[in-house]
Amino acid sequence: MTTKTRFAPSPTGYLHVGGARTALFSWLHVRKHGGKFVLRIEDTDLERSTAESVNAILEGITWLGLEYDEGPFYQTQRFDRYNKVIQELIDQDLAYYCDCPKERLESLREQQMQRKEKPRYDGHCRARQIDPEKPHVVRFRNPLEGGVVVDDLVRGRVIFRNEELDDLVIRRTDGSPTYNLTVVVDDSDMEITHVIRGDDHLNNTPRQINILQALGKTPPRYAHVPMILGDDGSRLSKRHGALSVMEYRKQGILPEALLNYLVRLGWSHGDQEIFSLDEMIELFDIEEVNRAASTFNNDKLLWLNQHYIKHDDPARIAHLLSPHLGDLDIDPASGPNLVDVVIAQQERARTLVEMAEISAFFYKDFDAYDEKAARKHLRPVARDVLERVRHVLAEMTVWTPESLHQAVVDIAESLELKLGKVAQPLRVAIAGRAASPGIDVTLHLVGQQACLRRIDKALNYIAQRATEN
RNA sequence: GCUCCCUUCGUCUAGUGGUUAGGACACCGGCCUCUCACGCCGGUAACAGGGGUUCGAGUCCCCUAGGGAGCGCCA
Repeated sequence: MTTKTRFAPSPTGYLHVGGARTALFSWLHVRKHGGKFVLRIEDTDLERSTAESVNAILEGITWLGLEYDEGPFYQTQRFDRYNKVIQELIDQDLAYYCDCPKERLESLREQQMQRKEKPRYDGHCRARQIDPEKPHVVRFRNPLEGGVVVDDLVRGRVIFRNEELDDLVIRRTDGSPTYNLTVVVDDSDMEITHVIRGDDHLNNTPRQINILQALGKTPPRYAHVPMILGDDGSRLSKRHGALSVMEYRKQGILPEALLNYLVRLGWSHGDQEIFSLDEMIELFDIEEVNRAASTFNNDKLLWLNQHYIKHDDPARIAHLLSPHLGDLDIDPASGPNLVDVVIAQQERARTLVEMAEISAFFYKDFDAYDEKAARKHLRPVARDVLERVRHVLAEMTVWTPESLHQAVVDIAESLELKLGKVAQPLRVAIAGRAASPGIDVTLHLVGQQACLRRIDKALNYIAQRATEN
C-alpha cells in the first residue's frame, strides 16, 4: 500500500508555525517513503471558515515548498458523501437520533461537574424512537465496554476505556456533519495510511477508531506530534508573536531556515543542526520525534537564518532581498549591482530586513548620521583626514576595491595614523554609521560621486558642530 | 473535577544500566581586525522531588509535584 499522509487545516486563521511543522513532518514522511501528500481543507465550520484563511494557508505551504500531490479537497463539497455514511450508520443501528434540548445537555453537564465527574452525554436517546421529521441530531453509538488501543508512532501504546467516551454528535440539527465523522470518512476514502497531527487530537483518536471500526474500516497509523509552546510555557498563540508563516517572510526569514528550525524542534539526528531538504527527507523518521512539547526560540531561528543567508547563492539572496529594499523605497537598479552588495553584506545580517537596512546607504544618501557614531568619529580632528581623503579620491581614475584599499593605506601612512583613524571617520561619512563592510568595498560600491558628496557633507557637519560648541 | 500525555543546561536536544552527562542557540571572556559581522579558542549552566530494583540508574518500576491537552450541535 502506498504511503499517504495529509495535512488537514481548518481555515479559521493563518498557517502558524505549529501547523507548518505538522505539515513538514507529514511531508517529510511521505517524501521519504515515496507516497502521496494530500491537502484537505476542513471547512465544515461554516461560521468561522473563510476564503482568506484558505488563501493564507495555501500561500504559506507554497512559500515553504511543501507541495502537495492531491487536493486541496474541501469538506464542504463532500456533504453528500458524509450523509451517505451517516445514513449507513443509522440503518445499521450504529448511530441514532437524539432530540435532547440544549438546556437538558447543559444541566446534565453541570450536574456531572458538581459530582466531579467527566461531563458526557448520558445516552438518554439511545433507545428512544424519534421522529426523523422533527429537529434532531445524530449520535454515534459508541461501544460501552472494552477499550481502544492506539499504537501511536510517537506516543507509543495508549489505551482508552470506552466507558470514558460518550455518544458524540456526528450530524448537527442543521444537517451538517461534525469533525470526528468527516475526518474518519475522508481519511478512509482518501486511503490515508498515516495520520500525523498535533497531539491535541490524541484524545479524539479512540472515538475516530471506534467510528472507523463501525464502518468496517481499518484505522490508519497515527502519529501525534507534541505542540509548540510560547516562551511562557503555554500553547503558542498570537500574543507570543506567534507569527503566521507569512509573517516570517515579511521579517526577512528564508523558508529553508524556518524549515530547518522547525524540523529540529522535537526531532534531532545526533549533533547535526543544519539540514538541507534532501538530508531531512533522508534522515527524518517520524518514530524518532520526541514526546515532549517544545518552546519556540526566535534566537535560534535567527542564527539559522544567518547561516543560510551566509551560505546561499548571492544571486538568490539578492532576488529575495529586492522587495525588502523596495519597502525602503529603494530601487535596486538605481545603484550598485545588488549581487555585489549581497556578497559584501552576507555575513552581517540575520534577516533580509536587516540586510536591506544596512545596505540602504549604497543606494541613497542617508538622512542623518547615527548619533553615537557621528559624535565619536566626525570630530574636528577628523577634518584634516577627510579633506585629505577627499582630495585623493577626487583624483582617482581607477575606482576598484584594490586601488581604494591602497589609497586609504597610503593616506594613513602619510599622516602617520593607524588605519582605523582614517577608516572610521570615512566610514561614518560614507555610510552614516560606524559599521559597514570593509572600507575599500564600501567606497567602491557607493561610487566616486556619492563618496565625494558625502565627504563634503561630513566636512560641513564637522564645521557646523565646531561653531555650535 | 475526570481522562490522556509530558518532565536532561535559560532554550532546542544527545544519551537506550557503568559517560569528567555531549552538541547547538543565547550569555560571558579571549584571539583575529579599518568598524560591524564572520571565524577560531575558552567559560558559566541540566538529569523536577522522593522511594524502590540493581554491584551500579539520567536511563527500569512506583509515588509526589509541576506543565500541557481533551472532556462542544469547534476543528
